[in-house]
Amino acid sequence: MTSGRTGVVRITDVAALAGVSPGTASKALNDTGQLRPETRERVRRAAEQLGFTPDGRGRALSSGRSYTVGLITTDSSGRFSIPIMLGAEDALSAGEMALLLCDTRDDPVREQHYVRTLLARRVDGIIVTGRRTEPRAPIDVPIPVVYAFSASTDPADASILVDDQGGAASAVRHLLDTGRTAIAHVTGPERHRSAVERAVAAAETAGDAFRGPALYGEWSERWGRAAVDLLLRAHPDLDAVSCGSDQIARGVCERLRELGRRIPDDVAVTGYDNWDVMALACRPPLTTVDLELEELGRRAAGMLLDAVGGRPHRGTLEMPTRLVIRASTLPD
Amino acid sequence: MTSGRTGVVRITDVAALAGVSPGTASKALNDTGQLRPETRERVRRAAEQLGFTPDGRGRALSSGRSYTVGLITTDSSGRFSIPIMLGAEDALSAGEMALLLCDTRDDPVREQHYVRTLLARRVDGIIVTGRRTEPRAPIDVPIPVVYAFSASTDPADASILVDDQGGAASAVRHLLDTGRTAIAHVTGPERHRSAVERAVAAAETAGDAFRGPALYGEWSERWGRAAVDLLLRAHPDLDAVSCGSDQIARGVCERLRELGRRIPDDVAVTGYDNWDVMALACRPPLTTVDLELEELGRRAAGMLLDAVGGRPHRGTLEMPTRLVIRASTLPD
DNA sequence: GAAAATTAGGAATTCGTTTTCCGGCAGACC
DNA sequence: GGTCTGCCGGAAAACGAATTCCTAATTTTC
Repeated sequence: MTSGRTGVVRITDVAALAGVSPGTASKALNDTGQLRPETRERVRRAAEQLGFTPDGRGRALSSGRSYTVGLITTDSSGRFSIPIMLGAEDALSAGEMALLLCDTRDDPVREQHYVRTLLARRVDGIIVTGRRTEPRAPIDVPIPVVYAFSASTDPADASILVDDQGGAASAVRHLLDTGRTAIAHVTGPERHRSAVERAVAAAETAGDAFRGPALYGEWSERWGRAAVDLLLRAHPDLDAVSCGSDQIARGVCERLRELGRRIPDDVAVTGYDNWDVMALACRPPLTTVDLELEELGRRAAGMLLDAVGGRPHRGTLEMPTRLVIRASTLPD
Repeated sequence: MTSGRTGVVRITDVAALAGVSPGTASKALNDTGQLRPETRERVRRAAEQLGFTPDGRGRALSSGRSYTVGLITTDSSGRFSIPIMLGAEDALSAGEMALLLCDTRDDPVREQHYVRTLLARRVDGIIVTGRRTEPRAPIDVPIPVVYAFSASTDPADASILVDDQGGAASAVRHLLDTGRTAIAHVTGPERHRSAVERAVAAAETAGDAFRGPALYGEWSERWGRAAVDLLLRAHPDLDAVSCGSDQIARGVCERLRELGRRIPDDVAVTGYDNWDVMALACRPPLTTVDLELEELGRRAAGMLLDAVGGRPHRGTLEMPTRLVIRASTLPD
């Protein structure tokens, strides 16, 4: 009840109140050792009565586990890594673990520094994430590591990714299912793996309905607007545009509106990312692919917990995306 | 050189190599105690040679300091708290401290839980931040706390805020300086303190040029668009709109464009937040107020470090904002 | 009814570092 | 030449929990 009395409660206090030795109290509270059930219960009650919470420092030192994991992100702006972070934090806090945040700002020197300090703090494991889906060099540490969003270049490492191809395919399949027959794809720079993967999957899925080639540009509304002019000139029959990002899709919608094309009656548009500020503000709201990044973060944390518990995962796992259908493809 | 040899290096190893006792080695490395400079140097070299990094757990236990601070945020989406977090993390990592992340998702039960676990981990201090500028109830802990972005309701607590009135005033002053004579203000819900503060400052600064009343609505582009119609009807002479957020400003710009008004020739528009995805994507790019949240995070961390070091701050500090001038107020 | 097996819990050790004493040694002073 | 003072550095005691023995006390077994 009363918060924060003067001296903090140690396990010896609990032990004294329960009439046992500190070692016994520890066993009772951690469900280890051989104790009579009533003794266990007595200690437990004493702990509760005193509001005892084990001191993390002592615990870490003696148990060898710090109940802490490090999260290394290269992504300062955080568009993608924030949801992953939050998901991971959520999953970890359920397991009484805490998350140490390290933002490398894409600087290898800083990364190296952080790896050292995490090791010095004896974290139980590390989650590595980044802003791009490009595989990255693994970090060399003697503790479990899970790569989230961007895989390790070592295929034996545990990596968890978004199924980009599946995501793009689902959007295009939806366009086909709703009767579209002339589908183009507009996306980001060709040097970005995610752009290429989505474009390839879109083209494959669209089959005869694909109006290629995929247009590579930048991840911006401006490019979306510009791409519309190119597309309409090349494919007068165009009735759908699948985009590599919500920003591009929003630009596409804007330009189509300016040109008097009705969405989705004349042309349907799909985005990618389900970035609410883009997808919902777009006129009309965008049908788009949700990356479920928070779930990805949760899973990454779960895999790490497994590894810490002695059941390591190996190899790459791809997480399914979720198609969110809104007015840009379906007249209401 | 070689990374991660088998056994980790302990301070006793360093001491042995340097030919001193562990206690002496500790003093040498921490610049405490009375040691001959050459002894200190010898130990230091031994530590370097062995690649020694002190074990955080032992250190925390004996020194009483964990070199860790908790960051409690109520803001899952993170629009505002992310930059603060990154700034704080940046400042802390420079001081060899690490940041434990706690996202309460605005749930008091979760918050209480996190406070307990942070206390159990013996963090040296806590930074509390949120997504709204409304003052919030303080947390009751026996360690230093700094409130960032949203103040504590207890004026004696250390809080660091954005100078919202100054920010809004700077935008309006800029409009006046560039010759505008009929300025309206469109902002978010009246129940939001930040909306009211900005509106009041805008009205005061505009003086005779103010075309009131300030329009309260929601923080959305849609509301920005709707507000334009109201404004033009009420004030045909309108030549500037100061907005409470970049989203609103973007909506305002869109609607003005649709109605054929030229920006900034006919009407100048200012935003608020400098949220790049809005401010830069807007046509034309927005003149807006940057909250300098990362700097705010850095300062919050600095204040916390001071408090941990025995020099606590008291009361509320307001950080200046920065006006970013772009094409929406200045023809190029 | 004695030996063996099982159970419950205590004492002491461990984790790795910091920190508090305390002792020795050198130079200074009377 | 003996005490006094400063300077170095060592020994040992925290710090707080977990864990490894180990010893009684019970129960089981023959």
